[in-house]
Amino acid sequence: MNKGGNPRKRPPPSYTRQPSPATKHQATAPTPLPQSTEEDFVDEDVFLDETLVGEEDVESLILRNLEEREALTFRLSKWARPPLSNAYISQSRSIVFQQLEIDYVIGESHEGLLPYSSGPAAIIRIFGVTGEGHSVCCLVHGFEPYFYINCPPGMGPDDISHFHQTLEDRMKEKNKNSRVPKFVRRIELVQKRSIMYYQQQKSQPFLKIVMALPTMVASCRGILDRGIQIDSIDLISHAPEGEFSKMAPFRILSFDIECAGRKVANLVTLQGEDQPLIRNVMTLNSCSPIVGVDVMSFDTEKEVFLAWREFIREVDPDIIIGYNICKFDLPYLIERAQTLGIAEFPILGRIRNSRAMQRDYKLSSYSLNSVSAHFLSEQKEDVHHSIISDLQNGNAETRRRLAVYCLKDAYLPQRLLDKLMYAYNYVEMARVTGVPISFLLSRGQSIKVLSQLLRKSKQKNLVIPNVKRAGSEQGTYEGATVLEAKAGFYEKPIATLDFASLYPSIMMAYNLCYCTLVTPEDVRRLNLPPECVNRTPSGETFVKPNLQKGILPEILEDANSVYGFTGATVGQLPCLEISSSVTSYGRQMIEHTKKLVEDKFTVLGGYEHNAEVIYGDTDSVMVQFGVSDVEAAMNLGREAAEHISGTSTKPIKLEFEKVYYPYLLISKKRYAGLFWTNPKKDIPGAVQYVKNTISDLLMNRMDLSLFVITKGLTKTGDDYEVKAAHVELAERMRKRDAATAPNVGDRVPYVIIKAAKGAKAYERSEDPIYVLENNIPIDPQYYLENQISKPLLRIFEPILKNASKELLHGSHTRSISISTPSNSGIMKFAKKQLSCIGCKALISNADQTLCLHCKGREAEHYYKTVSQVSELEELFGRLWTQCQECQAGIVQYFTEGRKHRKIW
DNA sequence: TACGGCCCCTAA
DNA sequence: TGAGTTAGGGGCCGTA
Repeated sequence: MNKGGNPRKRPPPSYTRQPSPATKHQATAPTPLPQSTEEDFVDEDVFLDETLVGEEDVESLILRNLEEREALTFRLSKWARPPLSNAYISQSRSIVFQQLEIDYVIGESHEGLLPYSSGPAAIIRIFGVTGEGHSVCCLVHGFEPYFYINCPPGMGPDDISHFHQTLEDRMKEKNKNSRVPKFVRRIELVQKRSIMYYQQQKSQPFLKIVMALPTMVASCRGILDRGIQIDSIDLISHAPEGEFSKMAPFRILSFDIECAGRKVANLVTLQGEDQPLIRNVMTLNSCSPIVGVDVMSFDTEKEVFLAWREFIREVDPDIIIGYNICKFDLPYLIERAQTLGIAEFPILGRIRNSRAMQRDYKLSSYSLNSVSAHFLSEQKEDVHHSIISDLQNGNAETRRRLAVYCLKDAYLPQRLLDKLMYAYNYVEMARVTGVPISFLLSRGQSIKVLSQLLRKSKQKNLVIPNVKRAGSEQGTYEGATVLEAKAGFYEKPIATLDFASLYPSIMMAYNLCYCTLVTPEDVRRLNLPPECVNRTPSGETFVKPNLQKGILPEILEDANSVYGFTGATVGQLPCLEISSSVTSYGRQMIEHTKKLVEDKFTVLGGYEHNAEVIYGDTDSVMVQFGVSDVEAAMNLGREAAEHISGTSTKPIKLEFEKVYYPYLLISKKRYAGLFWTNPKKDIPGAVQYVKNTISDLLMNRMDLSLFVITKGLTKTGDDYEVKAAHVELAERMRKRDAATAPNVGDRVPYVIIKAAKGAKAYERSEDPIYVLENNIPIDPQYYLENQISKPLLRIFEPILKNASKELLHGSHTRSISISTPSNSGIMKFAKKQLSCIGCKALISNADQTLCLHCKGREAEHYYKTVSQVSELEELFGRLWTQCQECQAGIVQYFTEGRKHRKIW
């Protein structure tokens, strides 16, 4: 517990500065604390600290009406975490919590706990939640970063102390200004074995070098090792079994803002609950009540911001989610707060001096909308900014409508999280791989493999070498075999046979691992009997499990990106002997499969037809058994799969997957097929469809969005060796407006426009929005010739005679192309006239909306008009939602009269 | 016009 | 300073 006593009480304001108005203010309207609890041996004050408020900002904190402020504080206080029970406060019980995050800070070595060290030390912070919903920050002292080196032969205790002194001196030299009293804490002689290569001896001497700070090891690997023993206090890491496999009730905050409307909607859900614990919305200006929602209205934007900050502090969420919040909402809020001069706003974190959301985690932000459309059959309804302004500037009722939109959009990410069980998946993944949850979101695949490798190695007393940055000269090896594709349109069923998880199975079947690999010297020197080793098709030697069981095969039982890990020459522990052995076995398997199938399923062998493998890639083969009957093909497929599985080493298994019927094989990696449930391909219908579409294309009857090509901008303009359409466009856009131009990593949408004959494609690429705004004609011919014709012919040539003539040169291609629509038509002859809203009679007075006849029925017509507007708005909302489905939400258009407008 | 090479994307 | 892999098709530029 906090040494100050009851941690629920805010410690008295302890300003180091002179008394200021803020002191008084904060004393009269104290902000309750988030219910953070701390472990016994924690002495760091993690509470949000009032000294964050600078002198110059103090005035601004005082709201015009102190009562209002108090009312808000009272209102927010009901959302605080549950109060701590006496058992916690009296320190009489141990604290069990689920870890959510872990990091470390550099702090002062703990005198009480670590009486024999001093100076800066790494303090590990474990953030978590207890079963009752209390927030925990556990500070672990005594963590010591270390690494191993091979012990030079013949080194004794005296040599070690000498070595220690030398090392210490060198460190001091390098860090003259450091106040660290001792860099190398100690050096121990230990017995370990390297994970690299099969070794007959069980262990050999290593030196364990323990450093004062992790930065000194130049590696963060040490952080992952937990379970540090501290005098008299055990920090126990429970295996996630039984009681400890449960999920703590994390507080998940899902929020959304409607920026022009200055609204924030917040939903807080406890992990495991169906319904949000808190639903509220904070609005600028009045807002009509919403059932089941706490509506809070403020007079100034600043008050909204501060209220939201207070809310975050009070609720103390463990996880913050939202639609694109890292890229939009949070940066917007922080920037806007700066503009408004609310310096204290960005401090949303739990730890003083740490800013809100420094790490932005992405949860497939790219396609969240399509994902939510898919899984929830509803989408985020971004309200167009012009509508936002209108609704905001209306009355309490229109602002209420805006608030409802906002709430709905805040709810969506929460429901998605539930539906896809992200929380469970990430927690389970973290448990399996042994990395913090944040790593799963912010780091790559390889950290998971490395973490498991470290964990297993520790159990087995193995150490992992720190490989130097690999030179780029080595690093490639042969990959998988892709069987020659016998291109054609197959009108008999094609059976597909797949190896289930081929690469992991190979690693398990042949015990491929760092620690089972035999060096070429040892192959000669040790003269291991053939029955104890496997020689891989790529020429490497690995011992069988009876001599040494591999660690990688063990890990594979839990996770499967191990193959890529071993082949990552820029990674932490590449071992191309393993990766090339894996692919070599894979190549052997697929060739073997092809041969076996074609040898066994023959007329000579008693079957109706000779089977033919028409294609295969990496781990699959496509077989034409020659039978016309789908059922027969399936049976033969099963038979073949079983036969081949029987000849392979366990757990390698070939499975019968499916039957394609018919099947169109264009080339390697290019095929299409229909499952047997759809037995017919309507060729005349397909031809007609293609003809109609081409005609529409040439007649300009297509929506511009269908012409948008999108390519990724992978590097800056200068680094491209050749000119490419999307790169050139990005450069042109940068000249037009650097702020909105695509950056490296963005995807660049473009269309190809008409231009002088001979102009290169990269000169004709244009921003779709620019094209719409300036009525620039696109070039249908380009799309027909460069984008459509070749793939079309590849598909149709095997199934249609004279495909090119029929599809690309038929009468349907001779339609006259109409250029972009203009205002030159009949409307030029029309004249605008005012008419009565009620009866459409012409009226001459420009100030009037009703004719004399309708006068007196204003209320009726007003009501009618209002409901029409509301209907149209509703329609707009739905159109907008639908609109977002195409083009992955990049650029959308709608027409308003004849004028094109863009929405983004 | 043919062809090598860059670039992007996808299969597995 | 953090990063799974190779095979292969195809668009299109630049050059012979």
